[in-house]
Amino acid sequence: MHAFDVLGDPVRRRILELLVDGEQTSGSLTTAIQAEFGISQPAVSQHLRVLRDSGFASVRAEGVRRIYLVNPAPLREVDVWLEQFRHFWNQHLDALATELARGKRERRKTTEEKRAK
Amino acid sequence: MHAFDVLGDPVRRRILELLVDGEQTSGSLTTAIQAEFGISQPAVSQHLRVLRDSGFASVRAEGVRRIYLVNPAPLREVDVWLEQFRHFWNQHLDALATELARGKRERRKTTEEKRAK
DNA sequence: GCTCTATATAAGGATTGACTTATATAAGCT
DNA sequence: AGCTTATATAAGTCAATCCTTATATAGAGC
Repeated sequence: MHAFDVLGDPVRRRILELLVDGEQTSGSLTTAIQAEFGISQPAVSQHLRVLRDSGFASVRAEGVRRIYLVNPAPLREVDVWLEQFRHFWNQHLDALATELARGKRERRKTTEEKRAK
Repeated sequence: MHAFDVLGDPVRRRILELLVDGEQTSGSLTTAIQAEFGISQPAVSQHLRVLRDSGFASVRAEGVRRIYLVNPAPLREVDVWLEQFRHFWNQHLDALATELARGKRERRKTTEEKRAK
């Protein structure tokens, strides 16, 4: 399953958001998701499985509890894919950057001219 | 359709990638996608519709041609959503930043102590 | 006006995905 | 050992998604 397919589901996105604040047990995630989405425990468990299988989350056992945490690698991949589009909304900044660079060159040139006089 | 659902499809992602280099007609996009994915013209047209409807692409008519271009707004939304996770892979940089700040404070303190002697 | 080309829409079928209920597994407690 | 709690898996259903073929729309050129 591709990273974007995993993120295509609102429940899975929400689980990841919940995990931003730190690791959580399957149980507490399930409680939160059930409250928000009204789905069953197995439904949540299946989403957790997808997150595990796709590498978005890691698990650790502690007694009978399963403790989930974010695994950032696939999210980073998504971030990398977005990179190619970022200039669309960084245009101003890009322009500003080149403008500043040009300005610096200009100023340097002017200074040199003054010195030459 | 949520932004992530739109990006869940590999054909649609590819179309957006093709549009990064600038606007293109429906026809040239169709040719490229057909070569890569082996799907029919209507299939590509339907993906273009999804991209239009979800705001990822805009269209302009030029005679019988339809010229598509990227509309960055929804991609930016995705970027914003990712923001909350970015500290996971910027940890080093974050740490470096705070470390540098701490170092600066330390150095200033040391300098003051030296001066006091 | 007819025909060709570029593109979109309609209708239908197959696959996939996200639920449900029922059940399995295994740790903890008495 | 038996019961309870935490979590996962199994099996089945329903709806959504993506494709196909067939067809509609409309500009261009003869």
